[in-house]
Amino acid sequence: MTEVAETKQDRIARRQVDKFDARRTELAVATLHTLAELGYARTTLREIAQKSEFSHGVLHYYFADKRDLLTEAVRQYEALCVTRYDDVVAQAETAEQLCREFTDMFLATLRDDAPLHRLWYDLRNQSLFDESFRNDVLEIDERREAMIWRVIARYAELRHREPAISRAAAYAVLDGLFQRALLGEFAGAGEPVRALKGELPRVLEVLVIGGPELG
Amino acid sequence: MTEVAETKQDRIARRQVDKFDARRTELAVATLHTLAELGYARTTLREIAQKSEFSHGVLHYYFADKRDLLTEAVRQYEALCVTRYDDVVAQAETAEQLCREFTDMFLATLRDDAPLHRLWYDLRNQSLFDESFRNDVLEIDERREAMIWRVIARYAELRHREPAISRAAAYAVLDGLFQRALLGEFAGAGEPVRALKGELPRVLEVLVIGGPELG
DNA sequence: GCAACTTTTGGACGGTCGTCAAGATTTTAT
DNA sequence: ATAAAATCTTGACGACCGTCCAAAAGTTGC
Repeated sequence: MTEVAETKQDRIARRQVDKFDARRTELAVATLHTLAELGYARTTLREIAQKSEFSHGVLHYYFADKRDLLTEAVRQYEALCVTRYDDVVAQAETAEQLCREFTDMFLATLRDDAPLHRLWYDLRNQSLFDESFRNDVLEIDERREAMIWRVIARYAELRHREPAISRAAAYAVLDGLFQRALLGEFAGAGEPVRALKGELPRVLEVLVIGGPELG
Repeated sequence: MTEVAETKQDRIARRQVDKFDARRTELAVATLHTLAELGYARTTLREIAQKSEFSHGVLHYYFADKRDLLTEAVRQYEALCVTRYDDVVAQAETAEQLCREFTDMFLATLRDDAPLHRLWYDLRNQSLFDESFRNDVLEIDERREAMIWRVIARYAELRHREPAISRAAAYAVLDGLFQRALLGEFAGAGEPVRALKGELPRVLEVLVIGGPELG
């Protein structure tokens, strides 16, 4: 009897926990949108609540404080953005195809998700001042690095080469190019983005051409 | 007589202007230090004043508002940081020497001026959200790009090659590497910096080896 | 040395922030 | 149907923000 009662209570408890988590996620997503629009410095709890369907007080029902909420929002970002090129890698059968589709995806996300990306760079930079985000940021950065490396490694494989630089450096290089194009995008200059389109294939080539040739 | 009187008045006026400008600069430098320490989001006028020898009220005597002050601080950053490698370029006589000294300088400023650099990236990112900084940021970025290009172009010249990628891309690549190492620096991991030391020469090589060889 | 002007101080203002808690409302278990 | 529990709203709080201003302090021209 006690067993039955316990499992029933467990079910109730689990359902409540699930509902609680679902709302937490919902609010974290609203936070993410607010951050992407306003940036870290100008994001306030009232502004976040206005982007959700609740009042500002509810945020302290689901989150301990602002930092807790923002941290959860960062984790939501991670869930969204660290597997973007996996399909491209999985389906490419030639180096040219991989290069072309990677470039297309690169520029598409630059165009379509620009606010989200500027948020990411904002938060990554915040972690240089505020260490409370740092662990989450480092974890996301590591997953982004892995994502980029899957592209580079596969590209090198298809070209029967080995990459010319390390995994960390390859990520840093492509991230730098991305960030620069993002600045150009927001500055309203279309040129940097178009220039990048022409240049990305060459960068990919350079990243493997400098490496040792394989049989 | 009116002429003499005018020139005297002019001299007085000029002296006052000079003094006014000197104090503006002094306060802008204090602002820069505050920004480097706290980041954009947490920098307040009272905090800035505390870093200077004046009270917070004086800031509105020399600057129209906070934005005006921060903009001036950004310009101070520019005056500091866009000619860092020029000596290295001017004095290098071989590719190996240029590569070595550039790498050393790169890592030295990464270590010594880390707070200033995290500020730069913070402000550049702010310009993605707030367009009032954007023009100054773009101008500084352009000068940084030119600074990096002087290094790359000279290096290619010493190796009798042409760079494999464009000026904009070369800057983006090296800036990405720098930014990544900066994150590693603040995260307390010494490895990324040491890894960069080993990898920078290879990156430089790749940036010219992919390009056409010259007679 | 005095009057006119510049510079600096420090407090007051209206506003917004994160946080909190009391009470209203909704959902749930029985 | 109803009591209990979970969820949400609303308004208040102390703190801190950028800004402004009256008056003190310092400087300059004559």
